[in-house]
Amino acid sequence: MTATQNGAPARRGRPGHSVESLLGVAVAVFNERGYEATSMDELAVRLGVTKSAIYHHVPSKVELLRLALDRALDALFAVTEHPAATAGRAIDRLEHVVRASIGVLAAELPYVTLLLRVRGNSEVERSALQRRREFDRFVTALVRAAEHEGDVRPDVDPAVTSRLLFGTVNSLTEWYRPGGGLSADDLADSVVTVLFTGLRTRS
Amino acid sequence: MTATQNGAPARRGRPGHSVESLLGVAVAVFNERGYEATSMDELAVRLGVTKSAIYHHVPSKVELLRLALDRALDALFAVTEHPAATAGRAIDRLEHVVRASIGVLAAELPYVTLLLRVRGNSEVERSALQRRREFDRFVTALVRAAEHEGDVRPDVDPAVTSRLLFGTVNSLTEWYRPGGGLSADDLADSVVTVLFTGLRTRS
DNA sequence: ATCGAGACTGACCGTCCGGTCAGTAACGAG
DNA sequence: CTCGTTACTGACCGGACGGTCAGTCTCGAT
Repeated sequence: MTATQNGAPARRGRPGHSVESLLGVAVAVFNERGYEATSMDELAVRLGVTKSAIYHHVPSKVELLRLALDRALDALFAVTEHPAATAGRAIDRLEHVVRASIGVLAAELPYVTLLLRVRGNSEVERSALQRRREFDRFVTALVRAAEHEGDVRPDVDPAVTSRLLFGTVNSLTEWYRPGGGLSADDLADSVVTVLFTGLRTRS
Repeated sequence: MTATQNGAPARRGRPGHSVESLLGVAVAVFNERGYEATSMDELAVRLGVTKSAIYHHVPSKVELLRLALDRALDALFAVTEHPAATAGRAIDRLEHVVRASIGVLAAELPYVTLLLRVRGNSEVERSALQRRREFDRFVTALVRAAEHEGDVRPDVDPAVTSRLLFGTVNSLTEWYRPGGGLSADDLADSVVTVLFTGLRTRS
């Protein structure tokens, strides 16, 4: 069996964009301009082809969105099945989920960014929102368990705590850029330090 | 001089919507559907008038956006001029700015929400982003000063700290709803507790 | 009753947008 | 070379969108 440089199987016929390369560009433009504000023509220009060529690979604009959102959601849900997220003290599982989520966010930044901006305008967006809420419930349960085990301060409502936690993590998409001198691990250290042990040196 | 119930001066001619009531509905719909995905016809239906009526009050769709963004930005910048934000130990000024920003966020929730979703698609959006960055610089300077005064842990970069701080505060627009049993002050207490003194009860 | 002022309607315009389709170009295999 | 396969083009369609405009309606004031 022959193979191309990147390890993909050799394809017959005229070479061109793959769904993957198309998706990469699409997500980048969606994040720049916003999904609704991006036209298929604009996408085509960025790809160096005509609008029709896109429809050769993908049936609709919203399907492009679905592929992107699924990618982010799959990566996020994979975290909830890590051994370190399912066994041990709840506080440690929580810390692991936070760190691993930041890892996913850094590794799949454009896809996660897009996911966090979805508003529910189509069926695709609504089902993505539903899966996000499922992830939220997982985290909230973790916070609740950690409080039950006495490792988390009891004076803040667990529902509020989990929202603050993932509000902070999610807000990273607004400014964090990999390759800018701050590694994902260092970033995770900073986030965990601030959220788990606080900013102040004295009260 | 005659006056209406709400204290506004009596106007001549046929009564109808004011720019203010129009703006309120517009911002609500912009937040639901997204600015780009909202059509003027949709806005008109929600107002109970025709599209043309909107153009009687406002020259364009983007002008509606500008009015909304300015409202949020003006409220936010007012915070930076509070006495408690300009005098005293930096850590205390920082805490005040965080608390006051949460107050603004709660009081002007729809406007602040819209502001935080702007992506820079028009000149109006770009200048709003620029004013936001100005606010960010104010906060970063505060964190830097607090670290200089020895009140903030030195092992996290001030630029990162300030982004985490306001990432957390800004993420509140994603879930906080006034009147849901959690007051803005209680919310501010929770945020300040988690961020400034940390989540853990023991290390 | 009249009049001026402000609020609003309904028909319309040019443009852009998502999507379609019939045909064509560029490859690998034989 | 031929043939099947895949990638792509260019012209086109119907609908929606932001915005315009000439006229109409409904008030308060006099």
